[in-house]
Amino acid sequence: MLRFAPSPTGDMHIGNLRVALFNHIMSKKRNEPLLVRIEDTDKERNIEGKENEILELLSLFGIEHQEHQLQSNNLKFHRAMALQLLHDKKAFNCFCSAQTLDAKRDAAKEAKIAYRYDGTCSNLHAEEVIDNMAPFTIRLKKPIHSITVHDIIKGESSFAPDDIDSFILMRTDKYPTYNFACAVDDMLSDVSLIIRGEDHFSNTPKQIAIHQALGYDKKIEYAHLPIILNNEGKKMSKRDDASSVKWLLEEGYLPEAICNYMILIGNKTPHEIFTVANAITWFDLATISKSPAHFDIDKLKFINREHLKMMDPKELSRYVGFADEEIGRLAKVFLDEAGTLKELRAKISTIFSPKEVPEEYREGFDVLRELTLKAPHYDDYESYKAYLMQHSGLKGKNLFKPLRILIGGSEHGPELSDLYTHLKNYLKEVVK
RNA sequence: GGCUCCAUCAUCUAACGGUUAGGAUUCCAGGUUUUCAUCCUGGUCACAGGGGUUCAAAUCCCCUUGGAGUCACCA
Repeated sequence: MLRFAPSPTGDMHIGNLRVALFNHIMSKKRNEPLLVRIEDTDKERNIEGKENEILELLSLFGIEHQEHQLQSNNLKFHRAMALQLLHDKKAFNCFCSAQTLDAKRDAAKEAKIAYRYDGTCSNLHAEEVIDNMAPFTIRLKKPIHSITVHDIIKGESSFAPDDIDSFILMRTDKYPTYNFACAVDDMLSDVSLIIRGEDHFSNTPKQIAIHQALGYDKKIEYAHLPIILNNEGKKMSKRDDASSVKWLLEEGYLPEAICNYMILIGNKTPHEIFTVANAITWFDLATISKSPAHFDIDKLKFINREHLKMMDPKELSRYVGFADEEIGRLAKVFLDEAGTLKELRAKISTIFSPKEVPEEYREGFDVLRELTLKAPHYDDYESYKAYLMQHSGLKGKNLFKPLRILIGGSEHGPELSDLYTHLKNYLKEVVK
């Protein structure tokens, strides 16, 4: 079982999408089911509707899952496991208040030393516990030995007990912390491979410590994906437009192209342009680079253009608001100067919109327009051109410039013959 | 600051001890084009620094420097 575990607290981030995509690919490669677990334990931060948004995006990107869970539904298991750990003396009740803890943390920071839980409540007598009516958290006793994480991408890393520390499992409100809920759920779902972002790397020894304390010794494989950096070399955040999957989609990047780029970046692939289905055949987690990768929108655009070129004309025409493959072909002609659906839509739209004509071409434009309105249907551009030349007396620049504006909407653009070929059935509409 | 990880062109990467350090994107120039772009051709640009090991180091080891992630009763 593999799992993708997003929290419904914000817009889908490009890094999340990448994690989901890699899980999907590995699930296919290993022929193991994929679980989508919505991590909704933070009731304050949950946003209504985000869960469905995530699910819709996954399906838009062709990421299939076989199982679905709401983490909050597993609360009874979290509580039972916490009780078990308490009973086994692997965990203890901690009565330290948040204020006390904060003060100690600040003091440590002031003294420039690493903050560690000082063990105040780790060896309380039973009477001290039962007599204490203050709210409490439950903490895991820090492990005795170091914990080594074996990561498919990063290799082996070892963490000392002090760095793992006696961390909190259950909050005063009786709800589990992220690490605890996650560790318990992964165990209960019999997860075999965890693929997630590198920002979870330092949580891994903690989750392993929980598994060890619970006596769970099934081997789980880990793969932590390097962070995606923005232009400044910092982790991509909400501030970066391109970090939002929704934004990329609105800008006119194709899901196929985004997937292609997500697999390409920070990786060695046999080809540069490919589909997810194709990637499943050669994809290998072990080839992924250990260092963070910079997001390069130019490269994405290049890839997007390549996917647009490969797209079925009929499908492309739907994307730009038509249902005629001839318009799809027309759009492909504009691919030379446009790289996204948004740009393509703008190009097509100017063709069908009222034209802005510079004064110097106004006269020629009007003449050509009138002639086109009265013209019989010509199947090829050469005949149409000959007709215009004969009846207008225009030639050279004085013919081509206004003509280009008339049927292309712009002084610059693709070959007029290409334009005409795909537009001839729409000519009267275009010039009206 | 502690912990963990990383280090080849501006960016993504190739090289797995012996190459004029290769490719792609970007950028620039020329050609093509009635036009801009595409396209074609060409060009600029990299082994972070210093020590070792070795006949031989981008590649192995160490140090320095630089970068990233993370250090919550968030996930």
